[in-house]
Amino acid sequence: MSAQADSPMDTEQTARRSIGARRNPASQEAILDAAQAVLQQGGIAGFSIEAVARRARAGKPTIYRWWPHRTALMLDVYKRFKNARSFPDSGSLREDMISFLGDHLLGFWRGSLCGTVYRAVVAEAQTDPEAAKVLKAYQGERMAHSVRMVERAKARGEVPRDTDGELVIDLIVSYAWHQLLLGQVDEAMDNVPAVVDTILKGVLGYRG
Amino acid sequence: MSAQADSPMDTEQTARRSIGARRNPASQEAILDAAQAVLQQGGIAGFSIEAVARRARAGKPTIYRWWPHRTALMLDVYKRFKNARSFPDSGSLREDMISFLGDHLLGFWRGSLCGTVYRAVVAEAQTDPEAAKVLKAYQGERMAHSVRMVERAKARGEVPRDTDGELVIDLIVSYAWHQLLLGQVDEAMDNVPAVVDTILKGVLGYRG
DNA sequence: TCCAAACGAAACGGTACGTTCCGTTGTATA
DNA sequence: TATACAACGGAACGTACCGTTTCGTTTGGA
Repeated sequence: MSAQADSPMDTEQTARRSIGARRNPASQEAILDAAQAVLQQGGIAGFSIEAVARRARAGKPTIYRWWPHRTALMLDVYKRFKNARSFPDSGSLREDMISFLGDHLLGFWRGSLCGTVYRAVVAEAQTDPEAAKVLKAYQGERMAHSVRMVERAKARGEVPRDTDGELVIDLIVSYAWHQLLLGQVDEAMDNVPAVVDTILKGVLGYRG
Repeated sequence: MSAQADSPMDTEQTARRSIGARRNPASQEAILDAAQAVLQQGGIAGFSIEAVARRARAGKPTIYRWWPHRTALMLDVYKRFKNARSFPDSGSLREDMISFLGDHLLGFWRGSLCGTVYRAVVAEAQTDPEAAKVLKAYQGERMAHSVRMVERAKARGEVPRDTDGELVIDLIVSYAWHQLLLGQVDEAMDNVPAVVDTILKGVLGYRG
């Protein structure tokens, strides 16, 4: 999950050739490596298909053939990182939520390239309707996953059956997004327990 | 606040001239009008300095002279709308928060151009560090304003003195942002009371 | 009177877009 | 075994926008 990024070969030295009438996995990997490296060095602003192609020693048509949008390429880079992050199941909803917000969202984004990539994807979705659709689908899929955390708590009798699990998850994810998009992920780490407790218990001492 | 946008003159017919060695207010207005119209018609994707200049019959240097970034221009368009929206003070924190989320954030963005512009600004801030600084400053200023809502509730004894007002506001704003950036403002309107109640009272029946 | 600065307009070099050709490479099918 | 097919890297295409510079014009202020 950490810096596996800078391979000894910072720029690809050997250009690939066709391996026949089928997709070349080496090219696919080289392009993803290059996209990752470009993002790491130039940030979101420096990310362009041409830059990736140059770095990967690949033809632009090869990239456009397999990734219809910039966003698709960026999301593929993102997905390389978040493989095999098992979901928290500590037996306590509060602990699960803290782990979810602190490790899976903020902690995952912090420092590493993932936060940068995700910011880029979100930004792209504001411009490109196709990217928006992709992102929304991804969010829906993640939501379906995350909401199980609350469902398990319901089964344990930790929260009532009629608890709106999606709302709970939404509040957590929203907070994480906001901090990410303002570039305050590091500072936000300190507030994780407070955020979770507020969502679970509300403003303590509130008299409505 | 609604559609004051489409003036009878959809495109400016008369080009302005210099009025001497000072800024021409007519040009300033024409450029802001054009920027608004371009955003309204082409959305974020179609927004470019060249398009604005064409529409305003203005020279690009004139735009660059007064607005250093795209973002500055977009924020100026945004600020034209949000003038004189007085802050809610209903005597009830819950009512204030509902009004804040439902009217000042989501309701303000919904339908009108403001949501589009704000999305663009946020997207720009992910790319341009200068834009990020401007947005962050704006957020800080808004936070200072909004947090008074909670301070008033403290004064009324509605919430304890040690309540973290910034966290409460942050959760509300975060939720609004998330919905805006996913293009779900309309749907989010229905959840306003539930969101506010969750933040205030937590998950009802939660046993930690 | 004359300088300074703003104006619209046009053109600049640079970058990235997304697409189209090309010749090469190798698999898979006939 | 011969051939059709598709992916590959590479180069070039026209378009769009970037941010800057240059020009002639306009007019207030020194």
